[in-house]
Amino acid sequence: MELEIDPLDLDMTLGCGQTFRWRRAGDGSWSGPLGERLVTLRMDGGILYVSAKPGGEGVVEDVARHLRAEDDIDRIQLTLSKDRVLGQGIRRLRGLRIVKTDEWECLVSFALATYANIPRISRMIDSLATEYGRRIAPGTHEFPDHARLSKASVRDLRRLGLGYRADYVKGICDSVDAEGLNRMTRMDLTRLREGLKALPGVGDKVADCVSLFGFGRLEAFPIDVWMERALKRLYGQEGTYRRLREFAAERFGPFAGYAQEYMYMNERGMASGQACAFSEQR
DNA sequence: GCCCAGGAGTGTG
DNA sequence: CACACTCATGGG
Repeated sequence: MELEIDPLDLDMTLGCGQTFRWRRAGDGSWSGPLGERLVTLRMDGGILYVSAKPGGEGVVEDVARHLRAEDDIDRIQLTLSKDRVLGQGIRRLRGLRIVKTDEWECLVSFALATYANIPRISRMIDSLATEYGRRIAPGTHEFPDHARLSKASVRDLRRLGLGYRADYVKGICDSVDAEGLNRMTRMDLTRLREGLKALPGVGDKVADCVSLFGFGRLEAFPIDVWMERALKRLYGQEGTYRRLREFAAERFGPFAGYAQEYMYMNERGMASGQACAFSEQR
């Protein structure tokens, strides 16, 4: 099956810590559980080729939603390129798209993401899926829904290597389910953040990640250690989370989430030797 | 061995 | 409100 989605860079989009269950194969294809299927994506000549096990209807639609195929990247880039720092540098990140993930999976995933690196976060989530999720294909399990994950005790979760995050996961299961999250979909960002932050293991940064990737709020602007460095280096901005968030909201507006992801990728790329795409503000 | 990681919670000034 | 400290663990 095919999906016209342009631009799209699978390596940038699926491997940068927005979502944690996609795996890259040697041929450049990416596979991961989406809904109740194991989906494989391959980009060739500007066309995305989609296959799934088991097959079925609605796969392409699920992929289109997950990759936010409706986002007008050119318009977003044009808007953000008016920022002198981002300028023309964001062009080379044109294929990076914000992903839309399941709210429940996103919430639990980013509660696990506190003070851990991306490979480890992926491993913890895989462990949860293997232990509590339904098997959907050989070697692949669905992320466990609320009912299934709620069967895990804190001791069980610690044995899976979650560390202190075991208490977060248990506390989240005790506090909210998919229906509770569904009620948050209509809230404005301020209320949504408040609702999420009321959950154990959810602070400013996790709330913003879940708002952006799980609830699709493109105006959300998560700030982690990489973003603190980027904001200081590129804009001379430092201070509390609140202060930095307000700076970003004013500077980047409704597409702050894309600005954040561009800056995040750039900052990490620099750490691994790539040149900086952006020009520092003087 | 060492440093760091898409931080949060709690207590203190 | 701002800072300091603790939390548990594995990847590079």
